[in-house]
Amino acid sequence: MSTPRPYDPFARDCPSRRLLDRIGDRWTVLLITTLEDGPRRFSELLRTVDGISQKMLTQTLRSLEADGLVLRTVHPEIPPRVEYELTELGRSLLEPLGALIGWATDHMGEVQTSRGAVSATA
Amino acid sequence: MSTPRPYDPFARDCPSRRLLDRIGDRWTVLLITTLEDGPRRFSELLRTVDGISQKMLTQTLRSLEADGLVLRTVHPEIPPRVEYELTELGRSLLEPLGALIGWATDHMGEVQTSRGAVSATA
DNA sequence: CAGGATCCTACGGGATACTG
DNA sequence: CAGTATCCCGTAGGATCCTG
Repeated sequence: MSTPRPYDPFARDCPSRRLLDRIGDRWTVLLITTLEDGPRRFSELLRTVDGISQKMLTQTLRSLEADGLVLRTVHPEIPPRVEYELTELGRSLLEPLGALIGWATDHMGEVQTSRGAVSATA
Repeated sequence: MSTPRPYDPFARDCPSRRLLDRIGDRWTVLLITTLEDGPRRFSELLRTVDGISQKMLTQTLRSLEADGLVLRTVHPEIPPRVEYELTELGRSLLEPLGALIGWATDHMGEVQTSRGAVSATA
């Protein structure tokens, strides 16, 4: 009412909300940064990303593929080989993501300190 | 084993993982950006952030406070007035977050197109 | 090797009622 | 007004088994 902006950044369907809902899951961001250095195979990703399950890897990759962020290439061989790599669009996301990760690296120590400080203030 | 890096960005306890786990919930990022323009009252936030429940607002604010990202100020009046504002640390997070939101604004259209294109390719 | 199909649990998160 | 306390449900996501 007092904030009748032409474009409401807090509305449920704004681009940032939709992006946040996408990268809200534990694995999307992690997978994208893992693919930063080039194509990776399925099993490779499964081993590299600490803690991801086979189900979630498949699911997240499919989702990223549908979003146009990741390209899936099937090599018709036996045994099958499937490679995943970032698309141009996917790579463009690396920059803002890098900024965020950079912040984390620089400041998560302070956050950690703050959590302890609450009870240690006295 | 084959990846004995001195600092593993994919390990579960690295700073970026911890940050991602924190902003993984639906409301943290939204609240921080909402507080960008200055102090806000509890009820104000409840009305401004589209879809947040009272429970999650309280919970998220408490969490942000513990992390040292948000400062909570209680004004001893009747009726009570409580204001929340970003700390210096919290404000420093606005930049990388802004980059991410900027990306979303610029590219979420392409993502949307991609999702539809999958079935429309033929 | 890549991944589909199932089962099952933890917990994020909403709705509601109550309090200082 | 600014919370706290409960109840309850959907679903993210892990574990496991099976297939081309």
